[in-house]
Amino acid sequence: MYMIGDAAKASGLPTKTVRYYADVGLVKPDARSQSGYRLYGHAELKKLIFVRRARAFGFSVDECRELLDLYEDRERPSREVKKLALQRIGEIEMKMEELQLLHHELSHLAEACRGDDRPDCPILSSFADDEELPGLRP
Amino acid sequence: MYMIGDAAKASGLPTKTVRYYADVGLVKPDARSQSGYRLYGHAELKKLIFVRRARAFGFSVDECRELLDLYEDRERPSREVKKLALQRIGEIEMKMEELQLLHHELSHLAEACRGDDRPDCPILSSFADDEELPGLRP
DNA sequence: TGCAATCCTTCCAGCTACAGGAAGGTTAAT
DNA sequence: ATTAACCTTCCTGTAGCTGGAAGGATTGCA
Repeated sequence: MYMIGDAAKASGLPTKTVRYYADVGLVKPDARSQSGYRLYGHAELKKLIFVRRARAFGFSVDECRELLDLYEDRERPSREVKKLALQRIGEIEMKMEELQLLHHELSHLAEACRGDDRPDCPILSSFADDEELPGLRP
Repeated sequence: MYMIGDAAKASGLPTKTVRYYADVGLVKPDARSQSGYRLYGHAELKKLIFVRRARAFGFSVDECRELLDLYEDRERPSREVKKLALQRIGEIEMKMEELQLLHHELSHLAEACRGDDRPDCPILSSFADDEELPGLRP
């Protein structure tokens, strides 16, 4: 069993956040020690890691709750589970594309900079251009 | 020139958020109409899109401000600009890996569901396993 | 020309998801 | 036995929006 500090380190979350998740019932400790310390097992630790990732990509705490339910709710028909999971996967794939674009833009900028001390790092060209913005009222 | 509603639609941000960004000086409108309406040009629109992406991946508003400065601050030596850009690119590449992992986990779950009505969608096996968690106090 | 619908404005209150810090109990090592 | 490094609860503060009220502007249509 991990105490909260160890669970935090192992999951990559701040201790405060782990405690917060326990308070709001997102990831509850398996038990409390005699002195009241929160104790986490491996499964709960996995959940914390999962939640950290999902939160980092814009899923709300409530959405994370739903995602965790996917793992646990044996009552729910698997058709519904699958539908929810596929929805989220779709969102994640969109996020991946957006992340690619962001990466591309910043790489472009970094390449355009020569990296010496002269202050002539050019403004990314696409910034000044008008191309491919959605036309309004055609 | 776009009015705020059009700028919002074109950038994919809520109107309220565009107004908020104007208030905090992150992306200011180029001008105001006679009646006080905010007016945005193409370059500002590009910035809004850029900020939407950066925010979606966990960069704070202040970090976005810094990223936008990369495009604009001609005073700053390009070495420093490049360093900052490369740092951010490194972070983005880490985010990409995490996003891959999240995608993988959810895909795994979705595949494990047969997708019919029977409530036997299995719990992701890795969830119960102990494998590859960091050992503490060795 | 009048009127309704749909924009826009400012301002203020409330929300989510934490983060900081105080006051105090617990544990492990010296 | 005491000191450091944990842990606890509780309470306040912050970032980044979000919703709504009150009112002005613009547009399309009868």
